[in-house]
Amino acid sequence: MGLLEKNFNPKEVEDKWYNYWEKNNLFTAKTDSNKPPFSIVIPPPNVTGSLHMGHALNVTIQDILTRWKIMSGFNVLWVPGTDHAGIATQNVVEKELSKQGLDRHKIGRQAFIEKVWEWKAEYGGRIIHQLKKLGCACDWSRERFTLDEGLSRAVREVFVRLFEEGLLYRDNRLINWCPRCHTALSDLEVEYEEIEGKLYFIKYPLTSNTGKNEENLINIATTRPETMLGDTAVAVHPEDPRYSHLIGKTVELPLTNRKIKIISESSVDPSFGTGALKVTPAHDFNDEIIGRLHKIPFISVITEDGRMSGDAGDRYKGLDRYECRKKIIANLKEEGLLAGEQRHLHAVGHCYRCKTIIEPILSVQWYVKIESLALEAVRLVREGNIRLIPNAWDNNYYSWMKDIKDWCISRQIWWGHQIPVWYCPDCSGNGGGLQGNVIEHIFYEPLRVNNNTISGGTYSHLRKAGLKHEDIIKNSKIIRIPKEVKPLSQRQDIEECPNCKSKDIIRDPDVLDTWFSSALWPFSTLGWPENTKELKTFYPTSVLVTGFDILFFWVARMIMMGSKFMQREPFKDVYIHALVRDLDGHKMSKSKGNVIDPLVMIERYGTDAFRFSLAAFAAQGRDVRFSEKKVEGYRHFINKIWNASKFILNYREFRSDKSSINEYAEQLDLPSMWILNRLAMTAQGINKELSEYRFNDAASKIYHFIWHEFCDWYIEIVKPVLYKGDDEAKKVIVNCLFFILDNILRMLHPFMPFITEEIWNSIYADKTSIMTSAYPSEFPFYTDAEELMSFFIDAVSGIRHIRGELNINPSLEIIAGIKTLSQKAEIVLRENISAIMKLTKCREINIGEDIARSEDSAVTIKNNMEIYVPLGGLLDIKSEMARLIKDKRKTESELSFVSKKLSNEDFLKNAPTDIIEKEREKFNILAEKSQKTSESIKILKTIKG
RNA sequence: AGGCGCGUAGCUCAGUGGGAGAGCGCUUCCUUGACGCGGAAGAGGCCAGGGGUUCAAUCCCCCUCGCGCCUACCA
Repeated sequence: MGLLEKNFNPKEVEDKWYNYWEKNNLFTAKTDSNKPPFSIVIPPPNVTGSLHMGHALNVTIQDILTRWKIMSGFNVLWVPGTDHAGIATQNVVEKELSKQGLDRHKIGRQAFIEKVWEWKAEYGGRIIHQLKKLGCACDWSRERFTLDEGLSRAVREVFVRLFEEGLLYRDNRLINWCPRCHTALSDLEVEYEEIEGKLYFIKYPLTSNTGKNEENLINIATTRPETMLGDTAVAVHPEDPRYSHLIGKTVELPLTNRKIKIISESSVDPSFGTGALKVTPAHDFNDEIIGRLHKIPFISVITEDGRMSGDAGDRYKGLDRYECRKKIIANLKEEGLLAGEQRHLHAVGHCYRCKTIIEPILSVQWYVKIESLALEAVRLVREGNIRLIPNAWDNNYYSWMKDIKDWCISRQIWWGHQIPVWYCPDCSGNGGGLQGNVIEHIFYEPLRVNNNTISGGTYSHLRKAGLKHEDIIKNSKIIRIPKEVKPLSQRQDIEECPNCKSKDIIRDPDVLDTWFSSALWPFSTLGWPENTKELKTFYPTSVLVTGFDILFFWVARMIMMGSKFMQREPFKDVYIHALVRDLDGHKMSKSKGNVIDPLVMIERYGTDAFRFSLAAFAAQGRDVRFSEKKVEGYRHFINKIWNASKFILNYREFRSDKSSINEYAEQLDLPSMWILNRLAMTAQGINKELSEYRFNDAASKIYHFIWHEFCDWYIEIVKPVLYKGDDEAKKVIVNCLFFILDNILRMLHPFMPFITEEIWNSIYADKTSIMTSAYPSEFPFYTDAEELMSFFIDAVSGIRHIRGELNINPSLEIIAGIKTLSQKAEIVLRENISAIMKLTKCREINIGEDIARSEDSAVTIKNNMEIYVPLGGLLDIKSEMARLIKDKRKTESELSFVSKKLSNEDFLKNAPTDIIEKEREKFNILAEKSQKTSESIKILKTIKG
């Protein structure tokens, strides 16, 4: 390593050092260390994804913590990994297939899953590569994937145990269904969005009378007319005077020949719509509740494809739900049963992955009984085992956990952990098989068998038609197993029914919600269910760093699963950082086109500048509005560090071998003691801020120390010694400079890993990484230096102030005087007189109690010091004033002439535009000049006074 | 509707029960031997508005206005 290059070139050093750290195992945690453990598990990014700003902020924070703790003497493990992201990944691959005119059903489950794995092999490394670009000190030897073998074992173990404990069940109830993704979604996976729809008013004729006049109709409002085909009641409020007398009577459901009852239901809001509610228990969550309460029939009229079912009637069967809506409206109009329509704003649920409008449909799904788990999860936070930071999230957390519903965990997709449950169609024994003729309800929709398209039917129907068991299973598009069929949950795959030994068993085709495996992440990545050393050493993890958007999706569920299966909280702290938004405060999204790519920032400004910006942005409790300007600013900071280091390294020959200043302690001058005290304060401050997750404060402290204290003051002060001092004096200063620089690099390393390593290696030839050095924490304070140095600094600023205000040419050496009554101040000033003179370009400074000052001196008072600069010879105030006043008069008269011209309408109308433009410019220039001369006169006046 | 947060310099934002801050931008000056991605000196703010608590409020409490987010509902 030699002296530093002229400019810092991030691209040249970043990969070099990252490879070096990796090769030397500096990120690798030990399981046999006697250092205290510190561990973080990364929120696993989607394996098919690429790095966005949110990730960048998220992992930068984790990396700062990781490197800080490594250097602070901890045995640190940061577990990296990726998430299989069920629906999202499946959608990506399905899109690829559709480009080739294929879909997953055409190629079959096995082939499709192989395709996804191929996709993963090709693109799954991208996000990992990007994490490395950011400098993440992850332990790559422990990288995990939510679908890898070990994690799959953990998932299965958890599922089977929950099953055995009765915390899992299947139920046929209304769920959020995405007709495009063709799967159930949990409540959290539905996004509500305000949409302008229509409210239709439909007339339902009463059947008790024969005529169809107005009194014999009930007007009903709906936004989804197509669901009326599944209506099984009309509900009214029991005390609604308009309708209460009709309770118990029946109406004829238009467009069908069904008759339905009018029921009394207090949850109906008489003030909405017409006050009468059509009840569609199979397609609306509220209606489902009413339906169960009143034990009215459930009629499913919309299928999983989003089309109308056979129960919708022959007229509508097979129509798309929105086609059907149009047709229904048309038909109602024809029959004179449409009373009207109006525009209506309402929130409609959309699939969070593909934005398709979800459809509530009846379906058999797996659920986790959540109540007992949630209670425990609340307790862990309430009793302080887990801290949410900032704790403003506590209330959100509690209220969500209080109203939490059972978690629907089955998804009708193929990419994910297939549910480890089998059903036996042949078995009539106890404990696992079918009872009676339930088998008739297992419904299949085979697509093709031996290249013949076969229509669907029940299992036994197809068997009778001569199909083989495995062909049915392999080729079916939809397999629905009624909830009456007993499931058999197994730790190992089975080939035959344990009860009747039949080989014709069916595995549950569904896979688990992707968040199910994520929920186990803190312990599954450490080797659970094996009792590994990693688990023993690193569980519970120290801190989880995450955005609030997945607080409930993920964090809450990790807490539940961690406490259930590890009997302990999965992490002690949860640091919840902000969302990265664009400059206008909008969420960054591809569709809005306001996305800033972290890799572009890295390309333009270097990783260190980008990381430091993120840290500086990360104030608690507020969203980040990302601005490129700020990154640019911190690139300047990097340049500053680089140049200061370069400067100091020029004097390396005067550095003693030890990087300690102890041997010079006796010879330190005031500025050196002062800067050492500031270093001590900064180091102490940064450790405190980091331990409280105040990254922005830590960043600004170190920024201020390096730039405005070390560079602006200390280096400037010691320059004369370096240029002209004797070797002995140089030695003291140079060792102090190196000592500070050494500590600056170490303090800065967690924020800026690359540049610090580069400079570090230019200082020290022994090729040890800065990562193996200790993080600065405790230093001796030179508290007295603060007060003494303030005289120095204020004297310099005072003289500079006068020079600046009076515009005294910087090349001009002046005389100044400082009058002070403080003996301390006087001593400080006298001892540092040459440095002060150098910094203020004075050829003489008189110090003392009784300094005479001439009449024309400019004066300023700071820190009980009267600082003055005699102006004799520098400025002739009288003639200067006269000149300025003359100047002012002239300017003002010109100005008034021009402004008259510019307010003359004839001139404005008739003159060529370029002439007018010129006059305007002239006006601006004159106005500015006038302003300036006025100000100068003002300053001169104050000096005289 | 309920809850949470925000409103501080032209812009983006820190911050604190007692003196109003940073970065960028702006003005003036400076080719001083680390750095013009620099240095020095400045201008600019009833800390959203109103009320209260206090010796003292930008900060604590209440209300109003404006903005954002979350949760729930919407036939």
